[in-house]
Amino acid sequence: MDSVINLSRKEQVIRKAAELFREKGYAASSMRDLAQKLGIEAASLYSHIKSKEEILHQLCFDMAAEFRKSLDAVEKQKGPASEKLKNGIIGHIQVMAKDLTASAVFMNEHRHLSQPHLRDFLLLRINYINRFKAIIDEGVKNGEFKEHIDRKLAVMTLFSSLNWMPMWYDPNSTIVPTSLGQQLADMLVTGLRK
Amino acid sequence: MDSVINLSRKEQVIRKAAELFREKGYAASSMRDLAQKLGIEAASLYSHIKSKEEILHQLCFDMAAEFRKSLDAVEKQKGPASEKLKNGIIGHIQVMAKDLTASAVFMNEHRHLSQPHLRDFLLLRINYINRFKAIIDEGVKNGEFKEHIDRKLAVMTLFSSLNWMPMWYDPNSTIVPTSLGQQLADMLVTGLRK
DNA sequence: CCTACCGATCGGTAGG
DNA sequence: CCTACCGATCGGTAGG
Repeated sequence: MDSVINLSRKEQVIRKAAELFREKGYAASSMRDLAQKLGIEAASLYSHIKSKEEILHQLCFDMAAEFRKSLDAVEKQKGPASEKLKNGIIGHIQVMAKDLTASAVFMNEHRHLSQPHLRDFLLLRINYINRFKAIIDEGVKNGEFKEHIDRKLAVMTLFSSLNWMPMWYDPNSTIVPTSLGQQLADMLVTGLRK
Repeated sequence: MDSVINLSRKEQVIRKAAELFREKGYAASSMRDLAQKLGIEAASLYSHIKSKEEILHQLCFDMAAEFRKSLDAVEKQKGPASEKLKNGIIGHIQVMAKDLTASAVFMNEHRHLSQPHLRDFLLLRINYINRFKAIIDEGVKNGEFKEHIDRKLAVMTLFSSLNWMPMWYDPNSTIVPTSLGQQLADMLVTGLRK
């Protein structure tokens, strides 16, 4: 049973596509480029996938589902908001670290989804962001966080920092994803100042 | 003299192109799209610009020059590193706020520059980042900042937060750019925690 | 700034 | 998974 250790051909196509989309961007990536990476003809791609956009759709929505699962687990926890926020950040980083390529595509290329998929995607994203916002609100209410902070600014700063991680994190680095998440959380919660 | 209050036709072309590139991305924006926005034929664009890439080049390098100028001024200041960092952040935000559209293109589309322009661009960017890194180093050395922070992580978190601002900042918002810069600096320097 | 047009490349299909 | 091919669109040029 090769399927236990090997990716299905469709999964191989999608993985190679993710690499290509990350490097050149979705719009600048042609199906002929992708076919070449796989050593086949462009027309042959269509026995595995229905369209170029199907690949993008799968990449974006699979990542979204992973993020959601991670946050589900965090929300079940008891404890201070700062701890929940920290674990939310660590979870987000871990999900990204599991597939940096797909994460980069998720972040940079989702806008090339056509309607109604784009709308669905943005709804998922706003929902995820709002769940983090609720954690921050909780921390402000119970006195853990500064009460004068702008919530929108806080949550956007948070996501900016998290979402750019695939752009600079070196997977061969000695710093493991959990520790990276810890440090990022620490930086955002307690800042640079001593 | 209309030229005092009006943009040159070339500048108009570049501004409209920036809007288009921001909305659809560089690769997905056609010269015919751009011509339509300007109410002319696609071929007519070439009496104002040499190529599609020339537009991208100008947008990216003009923004880079603005960022550099802003940081030049900050580096001349005396005072604690935390103050310099804060002013560097405020300056960066102000430069972006002056042209959110060009800022978004600068951030998201520069990778479509061809060589050797891409290389030159990335060199400018790494230089700018390193100058911020030096300010953080100074603050760590003189005891203003935590000594255990990972410098790369700190500076990347900083730039992630700054560079995503054009994605969510509403120019019609009541919060002015200087105040936005202040709040962002405060969040990064002192964190969320009370 | 326009008309007319170029060669190249695009995503995708038919039929095997 | 291939050959053969489609109509559409691309950035850009010639010549006015």
